[in-house]
Amino acid sequence: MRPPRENGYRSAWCGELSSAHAGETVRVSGWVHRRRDHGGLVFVDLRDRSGLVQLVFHPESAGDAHALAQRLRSEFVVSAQGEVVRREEGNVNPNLATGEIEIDVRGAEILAESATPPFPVDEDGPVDETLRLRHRVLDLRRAGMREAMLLRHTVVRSIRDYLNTHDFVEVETPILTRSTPEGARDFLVPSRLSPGDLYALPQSPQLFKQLLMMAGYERYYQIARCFRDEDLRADRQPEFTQLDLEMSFVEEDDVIGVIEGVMARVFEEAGFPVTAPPPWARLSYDEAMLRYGSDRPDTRFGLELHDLGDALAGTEFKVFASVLASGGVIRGLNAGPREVPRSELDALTDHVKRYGAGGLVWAFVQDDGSWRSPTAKFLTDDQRGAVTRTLSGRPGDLLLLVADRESVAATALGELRLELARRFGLVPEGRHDVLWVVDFPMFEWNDTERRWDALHHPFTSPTGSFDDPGALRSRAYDIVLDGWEIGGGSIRINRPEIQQQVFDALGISEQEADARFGFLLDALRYGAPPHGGIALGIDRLVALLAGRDSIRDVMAFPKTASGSDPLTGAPAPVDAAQLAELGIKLTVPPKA
RNA sequence: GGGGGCGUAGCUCAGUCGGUUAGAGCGCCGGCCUGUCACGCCGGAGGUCGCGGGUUCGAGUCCCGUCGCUCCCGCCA
Repeated sequence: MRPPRENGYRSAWCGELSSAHAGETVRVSGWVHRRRDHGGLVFVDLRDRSGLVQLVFHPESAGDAHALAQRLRSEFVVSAQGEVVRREEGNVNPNLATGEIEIDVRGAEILAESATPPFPVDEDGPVDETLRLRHRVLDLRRAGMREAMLLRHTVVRSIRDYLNTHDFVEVETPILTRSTPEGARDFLVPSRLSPGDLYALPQSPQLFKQLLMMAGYERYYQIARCFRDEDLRADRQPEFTQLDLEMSFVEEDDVIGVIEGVMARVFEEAGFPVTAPPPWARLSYDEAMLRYGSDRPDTRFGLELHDLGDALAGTEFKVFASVLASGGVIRGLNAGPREVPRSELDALTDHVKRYGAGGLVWAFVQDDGSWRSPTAKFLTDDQRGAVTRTLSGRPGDLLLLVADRESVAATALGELRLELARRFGLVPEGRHDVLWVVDFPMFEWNDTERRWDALHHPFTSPTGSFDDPGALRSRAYDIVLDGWEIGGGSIRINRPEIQQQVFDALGISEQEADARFGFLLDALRYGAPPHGGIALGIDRLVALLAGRDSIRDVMAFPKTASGSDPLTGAPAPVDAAQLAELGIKLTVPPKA
């Protein structure tokens, strides 16, 4: 931090004082982090945003200040003035950044008192999250939250710095808008001026950024708040922040190159050691699903999946045979040489069942190459040998197999792979992998609705023939960090007739398309440049960089898993008069 | 919508098979203490065991319901 403008409150930041300041008279202000009262001497650790410094109050050299120090309690706001002095040899505190010095206080003033905090502000131990959110002001004072928020700022600043020097223009887009067709439930805002009509909060600025490209702005970005009314998770909040970006006259490599530049800058500024510099590896969607059972593979450890269809072709084991006959797959992985008790195998079986798999076949490879497995007797020697070979099984290895519909088997084994990594600590300390997943399918078959859905969104540019929608690929790309999807984007459609083909394939009628996003189709008719872009999830990115499990820990004022805010009490009922003005009648009883 | 976990002092937690007066550490309050930095020592206060109901001679403990938090599935890029 640059030095503060000297005024009646401070001439220096607490955390930036050092032996270089010895002999100077300074004034510091902040919060009482901790007080150690020796009856005679009183020590106070004073905290501001920059850190801590120790104040010393001597009873004989500064009697008034010393008397005041005895009244200080945690979180009182204090201003103190005194001399920076070097600590004597044995009094240096190596655990404190400013531990070589202290301030010999001459005068001090209590600027505000504080009630006793409901939880410790001076340590980062576990505290009930509702309590933390209700008293978020105190929680944000704690070191962990302060570090996370400052890191978040560093990330956003790095992004802006990079893009601002690469010809990007920051443009704001509406918060009150019309729903964008991205599949999630919209937050709705009733219109007073047009009773019965509602605005939607944007799920993303997708359509607006495309309009900006059509308007000729060439390179746009925005740190954009987005809204989705779906159930929450540790990594999902109803409102979240994205770096939204779009470029004209570009191909995939242009967008990917810009993001690699942005991310490299972010990693550097955040002090985050990614394992390799850009350009980062690209993996096709098909390969990611086949090898990792996920479209956001965590490549920091092995345990890759293998298809066992060839090895088990012609099997008479009923479970396998029926899956193969119905077009399903048998896949497996080699969990390596480990002693896993029956109870843990059961737990792993439960794990794959959560993702829809019927069960988990397990087998330990014995010294002579045979299997110790309940399934062994249903397979021939050749089949077991072929499976062992395909999975590179060696004596002692645990082989795990799932037979199911391809999507289920892949996902179940992919999740099993992650679970094994957690249980056995397979992620190497300090390793961080970034990669791109490309060549996504354009559509995926929705079996319940019996129609094609866009995997990305319907404005993504397809490649291939519309004769076989399932084989169409899209010009989309996702960026993945340590198994988290932190961003995704695509080259968009810039010609109306292609857009029409996509709508046709999705079964969206002309009237429906016109009603929902006619404004985009209209703009497409007036000369849209080839364009593409990406959106990066800032919350997830910062959580990863900060090593937090939940994005709530990198947001200043997040909501609980039920979407409420213990701080403000939102959501909350409103006056009947407000509802009447909007023409709204509740069909549920108002809460007490 | 579904499944799992949690809810005991201000905080973090323990509480045995259902048993008589519900505990610990930290914090808080008071006293002592001139080199601490998780300061130390002595003393003290502090409990609707989330809430409601039930079983029982007796419930923090068992059962039912409910509320809140949390993780996951569904949902959601």
